[in-house]
Amino acid sequence: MNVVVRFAPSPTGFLHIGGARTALFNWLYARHHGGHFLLRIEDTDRTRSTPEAVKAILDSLTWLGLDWDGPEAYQSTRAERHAAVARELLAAGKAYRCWATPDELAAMREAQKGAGQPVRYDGRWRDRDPAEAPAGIEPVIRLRAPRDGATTVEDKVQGAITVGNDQLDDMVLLRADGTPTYMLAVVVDDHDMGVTQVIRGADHLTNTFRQVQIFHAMGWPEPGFAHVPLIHGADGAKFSKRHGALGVEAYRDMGLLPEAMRNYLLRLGWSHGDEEIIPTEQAILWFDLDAVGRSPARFDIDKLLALNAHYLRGADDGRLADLIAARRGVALAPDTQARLRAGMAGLKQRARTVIDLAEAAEVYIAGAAIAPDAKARALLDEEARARLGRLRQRLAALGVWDAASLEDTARQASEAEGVKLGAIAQPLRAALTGRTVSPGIFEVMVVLGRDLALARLDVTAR
RNA sequence: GUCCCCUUCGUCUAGCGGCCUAGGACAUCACCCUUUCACGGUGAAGACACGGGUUCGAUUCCCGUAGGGGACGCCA
Repeated sequence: MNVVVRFAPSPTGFLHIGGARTALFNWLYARHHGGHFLLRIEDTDRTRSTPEAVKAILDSLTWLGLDWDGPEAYQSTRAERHAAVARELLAAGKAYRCWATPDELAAMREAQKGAGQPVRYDGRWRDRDPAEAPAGIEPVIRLRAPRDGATTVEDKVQGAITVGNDQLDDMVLLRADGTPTYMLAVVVDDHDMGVTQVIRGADHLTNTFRQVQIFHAMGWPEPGFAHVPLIHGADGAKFSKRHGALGVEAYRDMGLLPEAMRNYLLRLGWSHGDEEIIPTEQAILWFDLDAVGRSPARFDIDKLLALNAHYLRGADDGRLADLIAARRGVALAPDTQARLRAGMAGLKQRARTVIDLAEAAEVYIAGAAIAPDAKARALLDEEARARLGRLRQRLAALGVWDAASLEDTARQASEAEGVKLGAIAQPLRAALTGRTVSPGIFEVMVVLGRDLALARLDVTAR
């Protein structure tokens, strides 16, 4: 059987971390099994869905590198089909009209709550004669769900779960205004799109029992189900916008690489022995549902950052140069570009994010007058500047401008002055980079080139 | 309140009855490397929620308890 999965976000906001992981798992599952990964925008809530949110979700998925097969489907365009299914169920006696008003139902729930009763629709119109329908009220259509027996879901992650049918009430299929509810729409769409495996957040687990009943009522085969545990915030509470959940684009803006994000998200709830660094190609080979854990995970930014640092170190220098230019919002001159690439190896092993990298890249982007920060300035006292002046003489006389010769020169200078190498190297670093922290200073000098290095030295040395 | 799910170091996890003196990773702390910071290396500290069973033997199976989470909409 050909595998078909789908990711079905509702466009009511950005794509958060939990949704991104669900999308990743679906994508990985499809790629592993050579199946299709479909994208369906669940925009049936016309009041809360926005085009901006749709764009944000699409952009985030694209950035993450999770490409979907075929054009994305919009649930709202299928309302007619959903309604037709509801009418079919009604005609078959598997659904019925209910004239209870929202206010009436709210009161019912209040009463149930007050009496300590389970809160659910009491079936007041299930067997009532439609002739008793009040005038002026449009009815909803509810599923006539079985009241005896139990419904079992064979979940690929959670295992077999059974719920008594007496726990499930008659859900609304079609609203009073004729629009379909989510419960109806997902089932119809999953069926029509040929979805074979549903992979979604565990918050949908209890919905599944209701959805299964719709599949049964229509006589449709049900897809496989896999409910992935939710991701919690660092405080253990539900990961919501209020609890610090950010959109995927926020992580991109924090300077994270999509491959690091994928690796991190993958390890949240899924494992392959002790493997931690799992490039996407490897993940496709290894991923399957049986290794998905059942307990919720907390989001840990430090681990994500550590992974990002790892991928940053292995990233292509040209790509990083482009990211730096984009981050700084400038186009880099050819010689700057060349310097950046030459110095990238030293830069990238010291950065955790692209932001760090763009900041550190100043060494190779600035001209002769690089602005020293406070710590660097503190290092450049009278004595240090005098020492740099004498060092400059030696450097200017150098025939070969490579790291070994530069280091030799610096060591000779330190010996001649009777100080440790650090007493020469640190002021040199401060003068050349404007910082107290940088890649190896002789490496920096080589990348800078004799002219620029000496020019910067001239600004501070005496 | 009702139903469902979950529970191994601070965090993510390995473990699918004996290989466990419970392994790895991130974070933390030492030390080494060293011109700074990183990288890298070595090492330390750190967990099976609790109580009953089952078994020759439980982290692993079963049942409770506690704690956490989720669902109970004419939202998705």
